[in-house]
Amino acid sequence: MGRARLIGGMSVRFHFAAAIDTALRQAAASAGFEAALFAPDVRVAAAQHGDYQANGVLAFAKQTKQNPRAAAQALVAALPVELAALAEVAIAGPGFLNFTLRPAALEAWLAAHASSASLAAAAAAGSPISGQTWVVDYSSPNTAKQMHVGHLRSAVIGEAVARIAAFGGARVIRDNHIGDWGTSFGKIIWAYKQALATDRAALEAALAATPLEEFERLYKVGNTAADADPAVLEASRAELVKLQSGDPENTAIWRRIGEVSVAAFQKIYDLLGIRFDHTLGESFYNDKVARVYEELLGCGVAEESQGALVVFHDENPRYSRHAERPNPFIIRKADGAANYASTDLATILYRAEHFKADASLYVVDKRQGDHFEQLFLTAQKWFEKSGRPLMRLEHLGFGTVLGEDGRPLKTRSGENIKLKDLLQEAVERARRLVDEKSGELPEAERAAIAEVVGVGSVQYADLSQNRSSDYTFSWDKMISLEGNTAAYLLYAVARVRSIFRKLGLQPGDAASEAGASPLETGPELALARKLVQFADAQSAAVATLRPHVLCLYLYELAGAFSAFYTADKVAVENPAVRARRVRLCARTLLVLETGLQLLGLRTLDRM
RNA sequence: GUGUCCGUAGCUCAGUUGGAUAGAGCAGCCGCCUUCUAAGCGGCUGGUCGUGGGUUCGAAUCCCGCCGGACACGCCA
Repeated sequence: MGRARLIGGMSVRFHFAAAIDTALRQAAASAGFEAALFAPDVRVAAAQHGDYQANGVLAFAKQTKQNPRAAAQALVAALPVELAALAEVAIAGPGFLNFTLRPAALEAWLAAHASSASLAAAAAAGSPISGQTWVVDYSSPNTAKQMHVGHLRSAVIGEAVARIAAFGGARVIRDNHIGDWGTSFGKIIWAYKQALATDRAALEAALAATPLEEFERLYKVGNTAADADPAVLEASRAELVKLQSGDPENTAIWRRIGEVSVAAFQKIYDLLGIRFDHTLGESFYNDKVARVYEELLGCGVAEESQGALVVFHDENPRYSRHAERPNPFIIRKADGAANYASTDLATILYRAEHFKADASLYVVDKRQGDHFEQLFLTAQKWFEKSGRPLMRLEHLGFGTVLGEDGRPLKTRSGENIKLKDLLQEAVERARRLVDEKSGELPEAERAAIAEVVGVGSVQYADLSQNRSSDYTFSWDKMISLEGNTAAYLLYAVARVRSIFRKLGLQPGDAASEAGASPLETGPELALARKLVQFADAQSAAVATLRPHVLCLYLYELAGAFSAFYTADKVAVENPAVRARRVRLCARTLLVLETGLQLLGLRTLDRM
């Protein structure tokens, strides 16, 4: 916490809240407060109260039956002198402590954190997850199916969480746990062979042109036929058995399905800035589930019930064998086949043994909450009985994407909206706006801007809302490009870049900031205050794994910049005033671009 | 039946390990471009925080009841 960096003999904090926390704990110790009863409770304050407030004195005074104002006075009197250089301290109301950062402290921060490397190093240094290995499990589509709008959130939120964790100093492993195994492949293979026998040329042509769409079509053909005709169902099962026993022809077909699916997914991932380290799907764990059954039976966690292998959690009324409607965790089906639970357990073991993971995060629809609760309970007992340390397991659930009618988002004909089509429409809508607003730019640049704005708007619309709530998808809200939207942030970035272009300066160039005079105007100070709060937003994002806290911060930062931009001109004659404003602009650009990158968005020079 | 989540301004949402006068955006109204990008800025209007109790210095936040809504619950993922 509060690792200091020495600049010209002065210690410059990255995270002022952490520095205040440390100072308050020191003061509490020297004032004789019992450490166990006093937690500073430092938080970002509403602007009228300063930069930070500490509310911990109230709780402390309540517990120890003291007068809170007297306790606050004792604490303030004991504060280390270094803090007085950092912030002005005031006692307010019943015993709140308000801290207003001194302009010199703001300026020192701006001078010290001039590069993305500096920000990243400072963030990692103060981070509780620094050095840990985190597996982030996200996207996870099924092969032989196109990704639809339901797959958007996992991909976008997962990528942002991965980037936020990495910036917080974790070694992040991105794992795409694709659904590439299961009964549906028997049906696809059956339909594939039918098509092959009927018209080989047409099949190959379709597979060459739009391979994933063709396999998706074949699955529907097989599924429909199997529903209608028991003989087809039987034939599909036979194909599945052949696949599972390693038949070369069926294995080759299955491999091809996987390859074309992953290739199609990657096109979407490229737009969204996603690149996985591993794509270890369900099939990967196929030969690893037997060990799970053996171990769980061996340590008495699992038992047989109605022919299936199950785990009850009797301490939890809902998963207890005594529940009115028992809901055991089925880890092997009665027919002996593996299911979602089997492979998820094998996956946890693999991540523990192979990756030595300290955490495994599942960015999955919140409706699967029961599954993960049972999975984690099971893993906990299993690892405890087998003497293994258990990693942090967390289900980062997200809500459903709803249409403006409040129902899950569908096309007019009631089908799922393809993610590819959604992104394409976003780019088209953005293009119309770019043509309207910036028609003077060259055609190729307008197309590039439209892609960044369109795709970024979709990502940002998703990320800016608390991930666990359902969210209402609205083209108008998203593409109107006003308010808390990607376009507003990208526009702020483009305006800063434009200033540097006009001045012929490179952002962050020390010479351009030399001789800066002290911050003076209200908008300058407000912008500087918002800039140093990057540390708060970043640490809150790591602590909560909720990207929307970062979005909200970036939006406020862009707002502070826009107000500054309107009020205070950078390109002024006075070199000292110009230098301090150039520095503010450079840091605004740095923080906005760093933040947008953490969210997985690209930025623009012009728009 | 059991359980999870939700209900905040006309709309979409922040804010919930209890803190100060509940905040934004959109929509509506009024202003601001001969000056670094107006996809911008400033201002105004708008809320019994579903409802009734309780806990306490203090409740949108915690507890209980009720109303309304979403979702999940043996061999799908």
